[in-house]
Amino acid sequence: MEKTRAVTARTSSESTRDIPEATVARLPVYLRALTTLADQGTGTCSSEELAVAAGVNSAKLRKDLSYLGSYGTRGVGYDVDYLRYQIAREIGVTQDWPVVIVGIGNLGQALANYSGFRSRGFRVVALLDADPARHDEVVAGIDVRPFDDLEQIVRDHDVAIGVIATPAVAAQDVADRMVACGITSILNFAPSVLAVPEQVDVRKVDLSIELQILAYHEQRKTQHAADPVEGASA
Amino acid sequence: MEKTRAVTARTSSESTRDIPEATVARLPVYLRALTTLADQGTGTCSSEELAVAAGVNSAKLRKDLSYLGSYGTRGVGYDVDYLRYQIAREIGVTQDWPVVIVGIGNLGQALANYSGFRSRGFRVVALLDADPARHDEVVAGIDVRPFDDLEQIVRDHDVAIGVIATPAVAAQDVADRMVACGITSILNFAPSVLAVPEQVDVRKVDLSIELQILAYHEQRKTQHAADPVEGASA
DNA sequence: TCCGTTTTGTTCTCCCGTTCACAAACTCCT
DNA sequence: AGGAGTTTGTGAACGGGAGAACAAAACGGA
Repeated sequence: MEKTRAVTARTSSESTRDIPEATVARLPVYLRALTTLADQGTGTCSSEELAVAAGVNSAKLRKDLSYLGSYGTRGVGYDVDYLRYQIAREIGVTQDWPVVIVGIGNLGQALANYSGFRSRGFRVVALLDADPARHDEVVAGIDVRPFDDLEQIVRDHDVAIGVIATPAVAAQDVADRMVACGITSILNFAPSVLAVPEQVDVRKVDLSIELQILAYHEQRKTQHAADPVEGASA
Repeated sequence: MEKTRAVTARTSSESTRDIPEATVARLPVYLRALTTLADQGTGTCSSEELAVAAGVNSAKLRKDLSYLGSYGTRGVGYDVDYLRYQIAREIGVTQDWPVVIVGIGNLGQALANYSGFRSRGFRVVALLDADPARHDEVVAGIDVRPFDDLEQIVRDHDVAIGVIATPAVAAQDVADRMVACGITSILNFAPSVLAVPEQVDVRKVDLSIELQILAYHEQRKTQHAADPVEGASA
């Protein structure tokens, strides 16, 4: 229902309307590819070049970009810097997003140290852990603080995005607390299904699931290799 | 073309034929949910219960399971242990998969220490790093070894799955070496697009991309909240 | 044994995403 | 200025997945 709302009417402030989810998921990939091209000194690129750099089909790339607007020039291609800015603006990474990370185990530390966040518009404003033994530590130049400080930190820094890197058993509690203090986007690394209100976005990253998917295909490959040619048994 | 091969003919050893990719990606989720249920002492569950535990629609769950075979009992539900075994077998995690991890930075260490691998049919047989300064270290009870040992380790342990946790610039080289010594499945944490031969599977996990997707939706939320009601400007 | 209840397995329809193919538009060269 | 060559933006066809809805099958009680 909500989906067809206002497709004909147009308000002033909208270049952005109704970008498909699949496209949104690829925009960061394009952004990265464009950054690489820019670093190489490329000023202009065709959809084909960018598609190769991003690892996708050029038709798909063009259609994706068309949802943002007409930022290319026919017969020429795309201006790398210009397109990069437009995509960054569309995603929202021209501004700085404050982020809190909860759970400073191995993964939490890796995340805290990950330079890819800072360079892409995210700033880790706090590391939280429930274990008092960790509250003395400094990870990635940031003090580890008690989990109970969450409310205050979220308020002080106007945090909207939280990262959960705790064990599975703690994840739901952490999510509840995050939601309670106004966080509306959660990146969950814990292997558990989170129950959150409708308006809260949750994305899940599960390291072992990815490996299991690979294992499935790997198993099929070796199976097939061992098989005689299909139908030879008849 | 290849896809429609032998859909009518049936060889002896196949319960498994043509499982949709979307389903494959969910099987590990079901597996985890079943393990949780089993730990709680649940012996039997309905598709509805399991669907809730896995965070999916029950119709979708039933359809997914139907690709594996008929492992439920109408009017009763699914036997938790039996279904769990069947899914594990289908994915291929009843056997043990030897895995090598290349790149022992923060992320590599987190991966090496991640208990979720071992408990799910994966065994880290080697940690490799190009930096000689790291070759004395022991991470997660495993010696860090020179990257050049890759060939020998892959041969000795019959490794089919490799994990790349290096910086982006090194990723393609590592992938090439992996492919050269017979690895056919790669899990790539480096933020770069890998070029590999057709028969090699690559899955990519990009931490910052997930955050950017959240940022996009977050931006829209706040934007909409600031907007007057659609059409009120006219 | 038979009927009502429960729950699976499957069919059917709809929608989203991908890809093809082409018209529109821009540049360059003559 | 005009035509040839390029490359974008998009309409249309196609394929696959999601969800609703139902028929088939198992159980339990009388």
